[in-house]
Amino acid sequence: MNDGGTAHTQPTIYDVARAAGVSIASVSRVLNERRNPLPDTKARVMEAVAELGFIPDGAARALSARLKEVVGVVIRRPTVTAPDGDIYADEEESLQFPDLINRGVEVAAQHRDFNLLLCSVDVDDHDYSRRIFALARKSDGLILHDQVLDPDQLARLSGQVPIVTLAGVQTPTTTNVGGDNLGGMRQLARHLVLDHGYRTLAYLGGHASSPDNIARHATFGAEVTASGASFTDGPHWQGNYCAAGGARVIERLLADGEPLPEAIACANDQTALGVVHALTQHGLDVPGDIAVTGFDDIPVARHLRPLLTTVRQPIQQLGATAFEALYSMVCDGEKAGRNIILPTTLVRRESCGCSADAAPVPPAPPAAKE
Amino acid sequence: MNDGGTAHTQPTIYDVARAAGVSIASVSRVLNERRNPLPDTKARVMEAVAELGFIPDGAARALSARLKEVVGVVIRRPTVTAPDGDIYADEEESLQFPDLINRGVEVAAQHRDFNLLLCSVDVDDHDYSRRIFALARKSDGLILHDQVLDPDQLARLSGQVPIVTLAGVQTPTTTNVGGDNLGGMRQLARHLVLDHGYRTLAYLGGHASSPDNIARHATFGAEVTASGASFTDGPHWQGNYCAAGGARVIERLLADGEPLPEAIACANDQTALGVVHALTQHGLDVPGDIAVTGFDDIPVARHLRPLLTTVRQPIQQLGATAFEALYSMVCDGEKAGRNIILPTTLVRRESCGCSADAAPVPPAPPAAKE
DNA sequence: GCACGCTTGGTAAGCGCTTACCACCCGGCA
DNA sequence: TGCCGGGTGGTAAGCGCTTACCAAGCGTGC
Repeated sequence: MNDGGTAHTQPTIYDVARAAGVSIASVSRVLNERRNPLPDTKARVMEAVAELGFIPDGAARALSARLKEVVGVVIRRPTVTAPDGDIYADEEESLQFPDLINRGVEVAAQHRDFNLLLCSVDVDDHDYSRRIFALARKSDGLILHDQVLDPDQLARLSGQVPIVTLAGVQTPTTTNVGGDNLGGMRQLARHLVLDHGYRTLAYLGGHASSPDNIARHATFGAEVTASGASFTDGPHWQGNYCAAGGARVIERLLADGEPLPEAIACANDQTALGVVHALTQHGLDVPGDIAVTGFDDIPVARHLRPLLTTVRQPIQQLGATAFEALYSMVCDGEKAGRNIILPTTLVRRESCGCSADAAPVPPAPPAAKE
Repeated sequence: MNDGGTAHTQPTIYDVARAAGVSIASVSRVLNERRNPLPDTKARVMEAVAELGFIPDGAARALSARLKEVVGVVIRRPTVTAPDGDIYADEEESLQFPDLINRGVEVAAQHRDFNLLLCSVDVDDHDYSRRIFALARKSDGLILHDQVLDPDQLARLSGQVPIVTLAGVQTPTTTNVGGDNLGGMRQLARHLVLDHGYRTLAYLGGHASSPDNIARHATFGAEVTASGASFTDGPHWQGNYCAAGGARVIERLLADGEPLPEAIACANDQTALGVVHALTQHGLDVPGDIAVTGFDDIPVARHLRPLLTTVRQPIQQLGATAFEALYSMVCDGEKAGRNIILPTTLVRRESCGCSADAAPVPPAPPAAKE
């Protein structure tokens, strides 16, 4: 247009057709390998394409083919809890678990030539639902992390596009993919109570509305109680799946002079990370003075001191499974309403009181590598 | 179609027009707030929209408006180094720094009603460039992390869509956004040599082709040498920006009986994490026996033992800046060719040998929160 | 009271693709 | 030699929107 302002001219299929001396239909056929065009035609088209650097426009293609080859993914980003100066801390927190899941989704999507369209919502955002709905129409289907839409809206939206929830609840019109919270938490509770003999245990929660959190909480509590130990929970023990949230809970507990239990099971690894940090800051030894465990087995859990005992979920596979489920709904018309549970395994490391070398329980888990 | 198979019927603008008893043009005008329609018209349209749950199709809108409201982001995922059984480790590594940047991009994008279309490439993937080019046509512009495209292809692609590189190099047709490697590394080197008096220092690198890595390496080396200390590098010191990569370097060094320097500056925090872990495993104390530093200041760095001394980059802001630069190119026709450098600051914590309470250098940094 | 101008709604073109449909060419058979 | 069928290329319709353009309705000022 003017001086150095780059033109950004994208050739269209018409340009290619003209350059190759064929019709646009032929170009399209060559590109999409339809109806076996003559070698000569094919060659001329390919040459023109290469010369012009032609790449078909995604929007036009999507409109015509009725397939965008895009999967929308919605994650919940940590709520910005304004009051105390902690805002920035939460804001900057990394969402390792969701990010890792997304990596799994993305890799699976690549195999089908799909891309991942990301949207994060802060739950108490005023118009988060508008954003999710808009995302829905930019994609062929949606993967929703951790209950970002209420059942009502979920039902309404699932009438328009296929939806898979991650760590949500399955409904007649949506499929859910999650890890085995029950099995994992049960193993963990038994290990802490029966193998280590802890008598007082607490659960430090994640987002209150998260189905994962609810299931872990309930299972852990029930199992601890059933094993004859005493279980603590309540509003003081409410975290937010983030390190800062876990640390905050400990700080308050300590400040209030509340007695600490012998073991704390955290809703996830990130929380455990913050908890361990806070306890250590106050001169308490983990696991010497108090045992702490996580959930997920995110990579950093393997580099912490002490090594974090946790329940491993097949994180990337969770994402890949969600994508495949969605893909089959989008492309093969597969029906919704499934609930896919992937197995979890207890990974005994150090923070529960096991020694790195000799775990008190014989059958070592499938070796948490290294 | 058949039994329970959800129909996924998306109403079109024609359906809305019919329901509201107006033309599609009126519907479009109401929705896009053009030309101030009569209150009555507006009301009827809004009602029909609400009733049908109409959401305009992204592809059609994009095609017509010539704007997709999508920004493509390409990250480089860790190379799967097949030989030793380490595959899974690398595969599962979380990419905290890129993920955090993307969060910044995404948040900035939301303010403009853009979404983020993600694509990860493994550099020695056979057709990664095909995927990047395809991504380009699904978006209005591209943000490329860490040199994922060679200059040739970059030049070619930048003729078609606006491109911003993150931690790359600016070219006449692309804008680059990065952190101040020079300033950060210089401060770090001086701190280690002048304040702590270390005499032998090494740099443990990231991806060899990464401009960030090259700049950090060169600056650190030059500064150490200039300060009169001795600098070690070389092929043994080649990591890959991941914890596993850093750990591997240490393992090899130790296995080969190589003498370790007094201080190791790592290409980034993730690497430092692996290095600290590996050293500790071998009974070496950080920083007692050897000092280790990172770069980036990712959140977990604040929960490690020892607390990691590092160079802080404004991570989310890096992403937000990249988006804004791209947005101005897409929508305001801003020219490319800029190079935006964001400031970095040295964050002295424990792993360099500073004590948590009394850093050897008086002017404490802007308090790394908490 | 009429012409003019401003406002508002409708019609239709077009964004860049895919593909149904048709016209054509060619070889093989009667 | 004439027909028919298989296979190829071209034309045009349409995917669901936005918007230029036009027609109509209304209020004003002379």
